[in-house]
Amino acid sequence: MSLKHALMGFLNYGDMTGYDLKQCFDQSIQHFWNANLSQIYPALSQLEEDGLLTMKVEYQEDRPNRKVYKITDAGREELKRWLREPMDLSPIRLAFLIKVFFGSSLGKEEILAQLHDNMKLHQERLATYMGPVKEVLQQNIETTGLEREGLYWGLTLEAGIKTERAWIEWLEEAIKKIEARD
Amino acid sequence: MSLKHALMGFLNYGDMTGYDLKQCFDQSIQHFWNANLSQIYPALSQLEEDGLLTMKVEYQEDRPNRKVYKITDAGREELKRWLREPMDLSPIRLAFLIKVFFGSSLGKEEILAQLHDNMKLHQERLATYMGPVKEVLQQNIETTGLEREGLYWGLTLEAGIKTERAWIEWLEEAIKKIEARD
DNA sequence: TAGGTCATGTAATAGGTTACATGATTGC
DNA sequence: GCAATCATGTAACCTATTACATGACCTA
Repeated sequence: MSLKHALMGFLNYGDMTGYDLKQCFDQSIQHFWNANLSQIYPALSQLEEDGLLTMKVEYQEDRPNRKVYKITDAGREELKRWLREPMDLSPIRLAFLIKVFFGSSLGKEEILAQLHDNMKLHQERLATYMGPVKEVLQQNIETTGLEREGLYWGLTLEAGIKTERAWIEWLEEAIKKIEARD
Repeated sequence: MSLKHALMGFLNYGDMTGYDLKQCFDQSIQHFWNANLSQIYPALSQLEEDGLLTMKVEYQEDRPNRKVYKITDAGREELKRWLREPMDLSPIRLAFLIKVFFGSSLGKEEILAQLHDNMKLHQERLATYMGPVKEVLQQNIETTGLEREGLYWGLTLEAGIKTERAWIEWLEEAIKKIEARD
């Protein structure tokens, strides 16, 4: 499961709680992966059972106790094994393209409205990638001093930017074609 | 559920069995959506229960009986309602980018190997889109004579081609950056 | 004779989302 | 007074994948 390896990846940077890890997800990889706390907590328990993590409870008075997880040598080995392992392409499942495929069931203007809506969403996403997401990334590099790591973090953001631009280009062309031919 | 609406979309072209629909999926939309027979059959039963489809059994002697489904007026209405309905962007979940993000846990050459592997897969996928997938699409337009529909079918393929090209470009740039900076 | 096509399904498993549950502190 | 932050989880539900089950006919 990729989720477990992502958790180990972050714990390889330092010890953390499930709550902290959720914030890592939201800050660093939300542009290509998301996870809920209700998924993270059981995943951490299982990783501990499997000996890939250890856990220590930090007692707190005015706040709930923290369960701080640490990656083990076995965990580091498993992470590396997974990173090296060959991998298939992720299956594609784009409900929006179902709408486009059956677009002819609707009138021209109605389909164009859908494409314009979708364009707006992609433009907004692109804007957050090039704005706040990029800024948070660069701040993370500065505060942690992890420059080598930062190269790879940046590559994932560039992938997001490149694919968003491709979607916007496709939408522009699709709108023109429909206006001309339908 | 998108699956149900895709099934209704195809049944809007003509009456079919679950088995036929699976072939429609594989022939026409496999570049952005996939479905198993074990998903299709229960989905069809439910759509029938909901009054969006009707079913007639065609008895056959030497082959298993066929359950032929037909879309109802209510089904057509529901399809159009869904097509018009505003829609969020699909969540992105790219396990490969988790590997890139934590790439620094590996040596430079090992990450480069992953990127080259991934490049090969994307190039192969692009080749099938521009070759057999495009040919099947054009043949479908010719044999059915559905030219207006064909415009929209083609747009979905162009989306696939555009995004595959974006991935390949990104991989080329990523490989260069890693070779230069890591 | 082994695998592919036609044709239907069920059951088990995995992965993810949403809702529910608790409870103190801090800021608007 | 109300929402957000910190911090943990469980349970129900939805969707998709994989394995299992049947069975005849046709082709290599």
